[in-house]
Amino acid sequence: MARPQSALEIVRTRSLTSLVQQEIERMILSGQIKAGERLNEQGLATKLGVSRGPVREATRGLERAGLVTAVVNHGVYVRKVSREEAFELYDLRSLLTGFAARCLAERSTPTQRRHLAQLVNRMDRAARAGNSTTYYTLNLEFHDALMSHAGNSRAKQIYESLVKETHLYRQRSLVAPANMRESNDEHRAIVSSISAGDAEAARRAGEAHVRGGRRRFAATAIPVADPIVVKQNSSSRSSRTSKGGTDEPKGASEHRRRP
Amino acid sequence: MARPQSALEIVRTRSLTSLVQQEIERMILSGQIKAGERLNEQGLATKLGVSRGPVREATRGLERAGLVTAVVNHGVYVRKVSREEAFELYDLRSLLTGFAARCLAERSTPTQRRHLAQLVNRMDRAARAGNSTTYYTLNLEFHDALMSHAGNSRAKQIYESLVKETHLYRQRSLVAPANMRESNDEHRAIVSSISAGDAEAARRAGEAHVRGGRRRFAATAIPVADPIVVKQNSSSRSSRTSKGGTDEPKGASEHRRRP
DNA sequence: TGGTTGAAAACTGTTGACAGTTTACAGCTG
DNA sequence: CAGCTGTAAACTGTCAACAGTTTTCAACCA
Repeated sequence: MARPQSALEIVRTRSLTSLVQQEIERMILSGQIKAGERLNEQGLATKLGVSRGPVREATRGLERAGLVTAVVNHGVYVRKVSREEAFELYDLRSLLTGFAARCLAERSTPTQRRHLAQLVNRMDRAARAGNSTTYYTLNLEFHDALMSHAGNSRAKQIYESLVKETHLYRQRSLVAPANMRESNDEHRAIVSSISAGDAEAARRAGEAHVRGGRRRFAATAIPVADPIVVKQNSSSRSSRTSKGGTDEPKGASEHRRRP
Repeated sequence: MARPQSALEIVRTRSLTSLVQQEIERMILSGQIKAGERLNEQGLATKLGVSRGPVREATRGLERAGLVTAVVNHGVYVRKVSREEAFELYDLRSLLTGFAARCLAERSTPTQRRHLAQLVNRMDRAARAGNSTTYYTLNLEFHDALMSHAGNSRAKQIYESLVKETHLYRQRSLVAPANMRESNDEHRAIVSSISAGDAEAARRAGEAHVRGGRRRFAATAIPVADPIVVKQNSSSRSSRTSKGGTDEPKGASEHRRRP
């Protein structure tokens, strides 16, 4: 019984569920599925050439990761990150970056320090050339290296999770040239503090850098959708008229019953 | 279609999956399922009176939460937290506690400060009475309040996740009387720094407190299982003789096949 | 005409079943 | 008797189907 070759080439080292999870995550982060939108299980299943089982399992993982929220009998919705939540995420990333910088100032190998310094130099060239895509990639790599070298795997994992969630607020905003230089100056400050072995300065520089990112983010980012929602009364069939606009996860803990 | 309005009707505010997830999590954290053990899907399903589907979905969530690790075609295993990982977890909890204390020093309501102070006083009484169970509960409540009042929901969520993971290393160790007093002195230092509005002192006090916990932990905790593992060669049927001891998740990306 | 109502369609929650893989165990061979 | 080998049981991965709920939509009534 030759099964039709699915869109995902089947590799047997990972389960279908994990592949589906990865694919849905990509769809969400690339903006292919917008925030607040509902995930259609059957639709995703047929689109990916699998059954609904793996899709459901994948969404459970994504729910725990904070990318979607599930409402009983309604489905799972791509999480909407509010402006305030985005700020919270920045605060935490700031904290973790400072932590990583401190760890590296206290204990790091010459190779690691050289790696970081090299990335800063390459970002410098990209900034001078006004190449924001290259800068964007290198910036990601720099922060990844920072967390990886710090030697706390859980910290790195949490940091990556926070970055993903931040992307839910808005699509990636490519950095303006002036911001690139400012940002990379902060990178350099982090690296030099690390190289100097000054843990406290490294921590402050790391925290300040992401706070700077938060400031730059706050100055430009505008919420896409109106965050105002009308309070829902619990009269029967009240939700019938929810027509226009992006569909929203209804009150989860609400228990509607007929009179 | 008027369904019978039975008051005894099962409240459907949560899906079976979330209930199963909660139950399995409880089993793991209470030590009912030990670290390194495999979760039998069918067994759990029949034990909880559900099908395998919800169990599988639940385990995906737990995997993302870091409580279990899934190996293809082998099953999911309760994660074993090594001594080093436990230290990492403590470092992160330390960081987050310091963060919360700093936030509260910068912005907190009198009610919140009173709440924290009250908890410290109650812990003081418990410590004097040598009542370590009460102290344990109050201590949890104190840290919970600290994270809740700090106003960063994600931080609180991460903190709780870290605490759960810490429990995977070893069952809760009730605190010795001397440790209780020392611990609560640190609590008091946090609260007074918060009340004084000294953000930097509060941060240091918060960090120092969990570092103290880590030190007390390191002094007493002994790894239950030998962390030494022999490197597995990939000859055919090599894993046949893995008899004694707790079963272990075999090499995940390994692909064994017969000659 | 505006709002209500009832049935059909669509979707989610859950289950049981089937296929493929891994593990256990008894038998065989040297 | 030790080690290897083949078969059966157990288990995981995936799927299709059924049951219950929500949403849609056209007919109906004031």
